[in-house]
Amino acid sequence: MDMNFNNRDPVYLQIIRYFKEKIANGELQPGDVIPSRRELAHKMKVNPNTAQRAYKEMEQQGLIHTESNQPSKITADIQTLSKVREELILEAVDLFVASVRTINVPVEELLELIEAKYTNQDKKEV
Amino acid sequence: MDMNFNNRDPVYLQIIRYFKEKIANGELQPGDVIPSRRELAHKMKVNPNTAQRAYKEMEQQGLIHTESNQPSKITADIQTLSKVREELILEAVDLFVASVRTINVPVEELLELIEAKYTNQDKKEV
DNA sequence: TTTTGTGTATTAACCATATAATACATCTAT
DNA sequence: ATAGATGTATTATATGGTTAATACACAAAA
Repeated sequence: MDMNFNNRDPVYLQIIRYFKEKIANGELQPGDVIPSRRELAHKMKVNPNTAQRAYKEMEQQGLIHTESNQPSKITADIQTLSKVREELILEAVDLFVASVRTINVPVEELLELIEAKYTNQDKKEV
Repeated sequence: MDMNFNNRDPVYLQIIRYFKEKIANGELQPGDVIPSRRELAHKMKVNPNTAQRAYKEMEQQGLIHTESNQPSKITADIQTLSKVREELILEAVDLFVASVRTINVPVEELLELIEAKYTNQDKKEV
């Protein structure tokens, strides 16, 4: 599994982000079983403790749920899950707007650039 | 001077960003003198070496220019300066698009969100 | 010429993160 | 029952990058 981690953000946060994206786009459904800590660590070529840290935080955020020593599952709470999508989108929007606000760019120019970049699926990184 | 540094990005990068924004929006013109390392460090409440590191990298990027031990100046090369604005905008767009692409959001929704957030200057963080 | 302010360089200390090495309790198959 | 796989916890170490402390050379001004 090519995880393509970047060097600036902590790995455990990037793992959380990975799951949030899968939740947001529907790849992960409520109640779905996710890999064990050890399995994930192996697939992502990461230390098991790093996987554990990511899972622990996801548990605290209510994204996953673990019973005794059963494999963790995506929470069944649809409320929580639907918020993930909103959260990711709003975070991205906020970050973007904050970045460009200081530069005084006309809105139209921004919207055009985004639309062009976004709809041009071919330019996706391989 | 309230620099409002965040904790995740290195301070010296945030300083560079600070200057790039001033270049991009025209506050800093070609040939303008910028504060000395020590003065900047004092105003931003940062270690002089951190300021030095920022300046050193800006020098390598051709943004500023330093003669012997005179205060550094913004480069006179208009080409380089105009690229800064483009660079900042494209970086922001790329980052944003990459963030939301995995979530499958309709373009219209994105554009509306951005326009709303961007034109609503009142909601600026204080 | 002495002081002060430049830029520059070197070395050390610090810190968050990631990794490593173990250990333990519990469940589920075999 | 036994073996293997869970989740969980603790402690130590390594690492990479940032920041801190200090020193030096040079130039301008008092």
